[in-house]
Amino acid sequence: MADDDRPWILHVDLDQFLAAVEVLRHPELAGLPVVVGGRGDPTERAVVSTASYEARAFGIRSGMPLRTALKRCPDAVFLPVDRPVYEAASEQVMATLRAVPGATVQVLGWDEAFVGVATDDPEQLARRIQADVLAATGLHCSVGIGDTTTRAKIATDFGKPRGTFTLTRDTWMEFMGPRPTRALWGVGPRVAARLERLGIGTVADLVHADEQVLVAEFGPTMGPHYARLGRGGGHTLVDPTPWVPRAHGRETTYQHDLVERDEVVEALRVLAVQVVDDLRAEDRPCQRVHLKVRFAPFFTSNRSRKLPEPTYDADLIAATALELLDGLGDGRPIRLLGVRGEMVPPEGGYGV
DNA sequence: TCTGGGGTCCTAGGACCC
DNA sequence: TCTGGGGTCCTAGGACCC
Repeated sequence: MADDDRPWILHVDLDQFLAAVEVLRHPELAGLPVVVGGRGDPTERAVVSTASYEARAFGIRSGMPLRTALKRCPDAVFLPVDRPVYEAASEQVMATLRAVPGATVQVLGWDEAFVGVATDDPEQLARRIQADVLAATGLHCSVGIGDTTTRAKIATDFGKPRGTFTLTRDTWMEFMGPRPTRALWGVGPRVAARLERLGIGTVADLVHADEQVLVAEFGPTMGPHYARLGRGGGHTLVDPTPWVPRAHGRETTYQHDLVERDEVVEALRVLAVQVVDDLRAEDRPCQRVHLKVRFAPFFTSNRSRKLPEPTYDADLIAATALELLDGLGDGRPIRLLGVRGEMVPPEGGYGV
């Protein structure tokens, strides 16, 4: 390592990941508006997981109902979500990143990861990573470079698509200062609205805000956290500890609202069996049951209950979920049901 | 014709014990 | 008889991310 090698964090983010993987195995789709979501039937209740750039040109976005996407672009190609294929592609990408000499890799999701590495030329390394990933998988990615995880992650937004961008302590304010707080990683619409009420609209406002005001609004943990976020502060090292799941859940949106109690009971049973299968695969039983339910048309609610003792008993989990559901009262038609089982922590807990 | 499915983490407040 | 503070466990629910 040369004397001027410094530790950098690179945020690698695949471009239009699901759509790109689909185009790889269906080359005839290249250049067409491609929408991946649900079972691939745009007349069903489901949403867009990923839209290709060509589809985005029609105003199609992730999270949008497929029916809306269909209206915006009737000629788009709609494809079902094929998890195993994306998981395999993701593994290839992550293996490529881990092969970078001296790299520490922290996987954030299917299509993104932090890479920690000491180098005197992070831009060159970023371009090498893009070339390596393209050669190994045929997929394009964008790379954000930063001196913290926060800056690297946000730098990627400026680099998309297929580019690189660097944000450091020295350049952070120039690029982020004028932007709304919502642009920060971890500030959603609710927190942005609460900040706005405090007169904090931009990242620069947040940087200059009195921390005690933030503590009063968000508490002793989150107040300082948002102050740090505004300055671009985050971790300066990448954590390669493998991810250990805390819970597994299954949820389903029904094509027709559930009204009869029998079909609700059956739906809970099906979900509970799926959850138990996932928990068994982890070899860690369920110690808490969470229920998520969306009543037609809009109202979503959550409930949870700790079980007397850890179990793999799907009937018990389903019965507990039914009790939680009954506690919400009233028999309104149900559009979505979710059952989640929180697992017993592994030996030694979850680490740091 | 509205809003998926997979997760993580944090806080408020009640119950209970000392 | 009234009142307090610390600690722990639990539930409910909010918020965010990909």
